[in-house]
Amino acid sequence: MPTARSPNPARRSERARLAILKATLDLTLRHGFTELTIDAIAARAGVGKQTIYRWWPSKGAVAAEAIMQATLPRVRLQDTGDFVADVRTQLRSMVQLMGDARFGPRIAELMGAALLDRSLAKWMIERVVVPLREKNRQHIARATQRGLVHATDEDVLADVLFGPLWFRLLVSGASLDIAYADAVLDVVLSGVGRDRDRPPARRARGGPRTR
Amino acid sequence: MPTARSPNPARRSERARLAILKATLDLTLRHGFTELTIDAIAARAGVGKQTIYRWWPSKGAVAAEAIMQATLPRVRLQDTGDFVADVRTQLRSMVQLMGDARFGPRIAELMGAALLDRSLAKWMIERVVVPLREKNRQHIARATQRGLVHATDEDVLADVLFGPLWFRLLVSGASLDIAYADAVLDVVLSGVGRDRDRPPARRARGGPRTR
Amino acid sequence: MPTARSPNPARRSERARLAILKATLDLTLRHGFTELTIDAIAARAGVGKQTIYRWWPSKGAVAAEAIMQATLPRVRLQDTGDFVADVRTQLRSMVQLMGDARFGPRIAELMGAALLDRSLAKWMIERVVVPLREKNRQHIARATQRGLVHATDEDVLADVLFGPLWFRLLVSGASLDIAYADAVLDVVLSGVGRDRDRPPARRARGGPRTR
Amino acid sequence: MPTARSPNPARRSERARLAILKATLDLTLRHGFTELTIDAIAARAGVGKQTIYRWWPSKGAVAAEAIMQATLPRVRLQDTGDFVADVRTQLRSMVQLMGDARFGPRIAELMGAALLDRSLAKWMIERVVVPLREKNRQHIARATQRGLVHATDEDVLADVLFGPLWFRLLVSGASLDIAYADAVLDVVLSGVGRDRDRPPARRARGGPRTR
DNA sequence: GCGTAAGCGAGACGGTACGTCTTGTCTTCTG
DNA sequence: CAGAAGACAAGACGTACCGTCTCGCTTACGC
Repeated sequence: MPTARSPNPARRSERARLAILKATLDLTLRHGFTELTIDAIAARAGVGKQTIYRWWPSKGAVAAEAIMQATLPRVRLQDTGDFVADVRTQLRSMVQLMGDARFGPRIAELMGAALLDRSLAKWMIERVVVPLREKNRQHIARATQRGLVHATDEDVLADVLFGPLWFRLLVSGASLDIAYADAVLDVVLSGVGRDRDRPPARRARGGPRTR
Repeated sequence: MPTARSPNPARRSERARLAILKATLDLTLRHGFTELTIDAIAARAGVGKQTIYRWWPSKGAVAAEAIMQATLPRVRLQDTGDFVADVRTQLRSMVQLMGDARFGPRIAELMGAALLDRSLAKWMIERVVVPLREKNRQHIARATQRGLVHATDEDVLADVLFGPLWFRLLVSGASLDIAYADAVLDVVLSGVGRDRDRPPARRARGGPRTR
Repeated sequence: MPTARSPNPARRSERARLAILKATLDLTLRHGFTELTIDAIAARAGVGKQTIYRWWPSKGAVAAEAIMQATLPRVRLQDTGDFVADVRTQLRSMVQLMGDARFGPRIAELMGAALLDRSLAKWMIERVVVPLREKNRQHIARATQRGLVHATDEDVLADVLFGPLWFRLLVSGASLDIAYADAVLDVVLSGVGRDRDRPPARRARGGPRTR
Repeated sequence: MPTARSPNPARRSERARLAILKATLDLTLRHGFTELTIDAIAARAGVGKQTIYRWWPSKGAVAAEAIMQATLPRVRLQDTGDFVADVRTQLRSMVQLMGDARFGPRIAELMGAALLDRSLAKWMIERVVVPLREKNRQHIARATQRGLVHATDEDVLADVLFGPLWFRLLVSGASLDIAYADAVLDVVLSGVGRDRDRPPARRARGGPRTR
């Protein structure tokens, strides 16, 4: 059996790689992920199909890389010591990205593709989700230690913060804007239970609306 | 011009309808949604492909109907007056469904298909999401009026409650169990902000376990 | 394992069948067999590729059928009782076909394809060679019985008559015309040995074996 | 403009040349010509593909050279003065080669490849057919002059002698053995016509020319 | 109670995209 | 600096399903 030699990344053609990612981004933004085909990418990039299959396992992986490359830098992750402000910044940047008519739907489609293709999901998790999650977890852990928030399972806290955003993007389709990000943060910080003695007006702390 | 006459539901064959849903459910649970094909459904149901296309717009729609029919009754929606208990019950039932190894992945795949197929999404929203959402919204509105929770946008509250569940099912893949449902409810009721005077652990880690 | 159901010939579309053969003949005559592709046939015939694969095992088989259909009727097989005249007629008609600039090269290419594809060879032999050979063999047998020719293995006689024609078409590439057909027949009837008075064919069964 | 410089044969690596021919022969004998690929030859010979393309125009040419080199020496061409014996020797040696299960099929495949690739045919004709044919033609001419055989077009005589062998190898697939070689020679020397005493001018009997 | 229109099982059809394969060229590295 | 290694562009291959269509057959309504 001729062992399925894997290609040598050192000899990879940077020209081809860039052309493929560019073509993929263009086609995806223009026509959507579903219309995207490997043939079209190859044709537009002036590249053989094999060259795509050599370096990516599926069209989803190519699109994921292309989209991530264009969007991830726009997610603002920072750790200034002011946990609430940091989280607010991150939530706002995410909500702006997800709410962007050019990118939001593409991200949703990518998630859809990943949900239907276990190997794509794995590919995306390894390269995107894990690093991001780790960063957030540490951030939250630090905040908890310093007493900035009540102790909770960090994962639960992250889920409660980011889950609602993904819920709107993927499930309900409701609008995503900065007010929403702030509202979510507000609820998570203060809770909605009635047995509270502190002044309810805290919610106004929403910070400066940027939009 | 022969107008594209739509079929007459009165003459629809109940035998065929049931056979199709049964075959679809069997095939989906056994091999997953991605492996499912219209041809396979038709073959297993002993039905012509045209009969499927006559009554459903796509394989996603058939699968959606089959899966929903098998799972929706297991979501417990109630309005006893005790808002927190009601929500806890609903969250727990949802978490149990989503965490079920047979159904969770299928629901996720269905969502994936819907994310990639706008018309399927529409079909599912009309027949599933809207009624459910309305019920929840009214429930929350009633609770707010009665002062059971602090006033908030009902949608935000719903998102914060259910978003984390969907987040785990669709995005992070983390485990879904009753403890998680309770933890989410806990955070949402009390918040995690530090300026609190009430006793931290009060809310009892979840009340009576239902399983 | 889903047994590879074979299609039902009764439901075969005559329209598609004819369109495919016509397209194949056109393309082959115009561009040659090597340039022929299944894609091109499908496109020109207005037919799905699968429809071709459903009824023919390879492009060679389609081309064989198309070419045979156009050429076989031009081979004149007759049995008038005058063996020599019959054979001369057949040789001449074959030589005219093989020498025809439109068909000769195509026939040669088909033979080439068959030589490289055992299954195509089998397909062609079953549907063309066997029936033809049988006819010739009977013809020769009858002639031998009636004493029209000296007794010989019928196969050898057929080989000596037709072999030279195929030799020119496939191997030497030398010209094929009626004079050549007659010359071959001539040699086969009279032989070229110089001692024409010795008793017929028994001659020697081979001389010294070299191995 | 960088003229398409052709390689300098003087600097050709003999090691590479031999390795390529050896690898080709091995692979062809083991798996057949159709399975042969340039990549496989290169890999097995431990040679770059470019090195093959530099010296041969196609895989057919490499295979032709490899096969010819292994088989041609086994064809016995001699001119002892006894024309019939010489021809018999040659026919027998050819029949043994063609009938050899290792080589016969490869020779047939090579012919097939040549029939589908005009340039390969040209390459083979130049390097193999022409020299061989010339030898045979001279041989026959000499025999005719000396009256060993009745005068005939030398080409026709050669065709009648060798055509049947190629016919069996390429077309009918019937068995090739020494008895067959002798039978062919037999028929060609004596003919099969029944009136063996008629005048040699019989060629005029050609009947009405139809073209 | 009979004709007719529709739904039905079956499956061939035109078509799209897939992922693989081989070819012949181009690029990079190594002895 | 020639040769090995192998990535590259190109494009045909055969497969899998798609959604439509055309067949007879059965079913049930309406005259």
